[in-house]
Amino acid sequence: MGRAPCCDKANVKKGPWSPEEDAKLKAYIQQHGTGGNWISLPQKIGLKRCGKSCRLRWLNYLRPNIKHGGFSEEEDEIICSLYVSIGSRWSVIAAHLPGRTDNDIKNYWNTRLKKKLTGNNKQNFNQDLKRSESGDNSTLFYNNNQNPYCPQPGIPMDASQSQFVNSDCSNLDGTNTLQGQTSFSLERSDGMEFLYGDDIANGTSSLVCPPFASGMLQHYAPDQDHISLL
DNA sequence: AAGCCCCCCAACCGCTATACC
DNA sequence: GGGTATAGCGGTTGGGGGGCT
Repeated sequence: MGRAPCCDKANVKKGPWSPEEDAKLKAYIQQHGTGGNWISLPQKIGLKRCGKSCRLRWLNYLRPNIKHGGFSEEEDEIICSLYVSIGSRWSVIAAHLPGRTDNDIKNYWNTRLKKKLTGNNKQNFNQDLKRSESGDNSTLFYNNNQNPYCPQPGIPMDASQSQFVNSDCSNLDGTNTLQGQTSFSLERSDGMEFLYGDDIANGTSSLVCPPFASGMLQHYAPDQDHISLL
């Protein structure tokens, strides 16, 4: 048996909020506060809404000092650098941007920033892959055996995987363990496939290639045109 | 002008964390 | 300590609007 629903779904209105509903909710909360109980709040006001829906509406749109749209370059950078270091913890990221909500930042990331960064990095990685095809492995990320491709048979890694963890591939000083989430793959002309991913634990981006693992690379700085090599 | 497609974003859903009894 | 209610969070969806053909 699952948990009882938080509200009577049949008698609850869904979809966009009307100006009247907004006004009711805003006026009530400004006068009485939430009382620490969102579930009972719609009944008190006379709204046919789920308490969760009221909470979301207030937090994301009605509470004072909310900003919408018009993200600045500085905000872009903060979002990108935090995403790289802590991942998709939108509420934590929102806490660093006064007036921004987690929902707003999440939408902004998914619709704009992710594409922007992925596009830039694809270009960069393509350049490095081309270099490696001509025998220039200077940009590759070596493992402890100084092998650019970290040949470690049996590492469970393939293009369908969205997560990777590889302690066999590390930085030259042995400190870096790859751990992150893949976001796209690139295929070299010799057929070798490289997965690109954010190395969340270390705040860097890496390339990994099955069944080996290797990396190339760069600190994830959105304003950088070029890869800074490790 | 009409139809189609794509993108954006408000809102919902389901899960986990926390508080309380 | 266990059970339940609620808050909070992140992933996902789908309606609407704008652009393109």
